[in-house]
Amino acid sequence: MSLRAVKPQHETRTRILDTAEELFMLHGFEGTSMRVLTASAAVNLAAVNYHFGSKDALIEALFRRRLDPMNAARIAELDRLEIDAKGRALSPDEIIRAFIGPSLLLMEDAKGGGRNFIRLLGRTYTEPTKPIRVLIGQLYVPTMARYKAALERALPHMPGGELIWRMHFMFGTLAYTLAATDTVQLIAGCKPEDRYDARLLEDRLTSFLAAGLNAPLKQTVKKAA
Amino acid sequence: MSLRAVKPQHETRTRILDTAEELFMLHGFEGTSMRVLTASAAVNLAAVNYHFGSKDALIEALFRRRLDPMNAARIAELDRLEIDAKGRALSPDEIIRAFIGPSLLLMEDAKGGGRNFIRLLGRTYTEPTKPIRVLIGQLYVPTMARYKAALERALPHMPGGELIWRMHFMFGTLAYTLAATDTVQLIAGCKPEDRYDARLLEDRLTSFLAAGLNAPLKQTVKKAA
DNA sequence: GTCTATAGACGGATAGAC
DNA sequence: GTCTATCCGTCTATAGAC
Repeated sequence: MSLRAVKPQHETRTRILDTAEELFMLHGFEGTSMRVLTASAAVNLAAVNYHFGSKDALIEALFRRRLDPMNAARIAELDRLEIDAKGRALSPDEIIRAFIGPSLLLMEDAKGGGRNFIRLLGRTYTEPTKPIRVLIGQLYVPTMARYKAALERALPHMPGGELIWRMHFMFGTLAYTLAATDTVQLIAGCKPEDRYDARLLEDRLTSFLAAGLNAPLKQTVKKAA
Repeated sequence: MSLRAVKPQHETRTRILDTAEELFMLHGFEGTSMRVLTASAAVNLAAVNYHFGSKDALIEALFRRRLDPMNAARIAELDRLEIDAKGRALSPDEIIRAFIGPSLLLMEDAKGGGRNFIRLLGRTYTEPTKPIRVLIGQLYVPTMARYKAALERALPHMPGGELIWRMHFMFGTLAYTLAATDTVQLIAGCKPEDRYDARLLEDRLTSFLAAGLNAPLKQTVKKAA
């Protein structure tokens, strides 16, 4: 194993992945050509096909690189909390923080490109039809099942069909917050001071989400039972 | 003004706009070619350039057609509420319903293509860099200013810098809910029964959002003042 | 592993007949 | 207003030299 022989390979792969995260985040998948991508990554045009096989395979590798550790961290954090709780039900607050924590960790990682990925991820949630959505769905299945069970214990009075909507809202708020922060701040007018203060953002999100999760459903005039 | 002469023009324009809403929603702007679009709309390939000038101009026309009436309705509804209130501050509930109502109205309009537009809109919020984002931002400026003022009155104890984040979360939840409902239901597993019951969705969203808006900010260990 | 060159398909836009 | 034919650029992917 020569040192000079394997390092460039990993460097090229990594440089492609990092650049792809940024460009896909900025311009979308269809909006980013392999020509621009490889030029921006300072690698050869043929390198993507050599290392990943195709553009689609690159996208899949890109998501797996970040999502596998992120969801593993989410489950590990929930495991840790439940062991510490020794049978006591967790609070919604704790569960929410365990879920959004790994996202915010990546969000703070501006230098390593984690922030690019997080924004790309939020963007991708709202893109239907693509095989990517199916891939993401698969990667999330175990995590979602795990968190749904935890929330059911934490919110025993929540009707069965209701919880799935609350999780949906929670999920949406998180995805959107991470993905579109700049857009809304542009719409609403906001100074870029603590825009990326992940700790404060975690507090803000947790306060908002926990209150929303706990809220009783106030129904207006209903027609039938 | 011959009857036969002007009707086909409007029909072609409308058919292009309706088809574009659906295809852009499904595949994105870059992912939808003029060839596929015109074929699907059963119009000639050159028709888009004849009627709109370019693909970009078509996109702008598409957004203006829906957003202008929608935001006008939002402002009109708030005006109406404030007149009825005769000086009393509105409740967050009322304000939230005034804001999300017009979206849900479009959401219910499956036949007229409103639902396609709503999902396209949610999708577009998370797409940075494009001129479309700037256009949308401009179209929203008056509405956002109006609602920010109303919420400041409704939530007098909310610190100044905090409200903008709550609005951000509210906005995100709405956008995401409308845009990605199918995705999350795919991830989380949910039956498609009352998926598009807008009335129930309004109740759910309002309960969730009002609780989140009102929630005090619970801060964890803080470093400095 | 990296590069150049190119194949082969598809993109938006338009000219000009009808 | 509608249509066909076409220009010209860009796309992904690959073959083959080094």
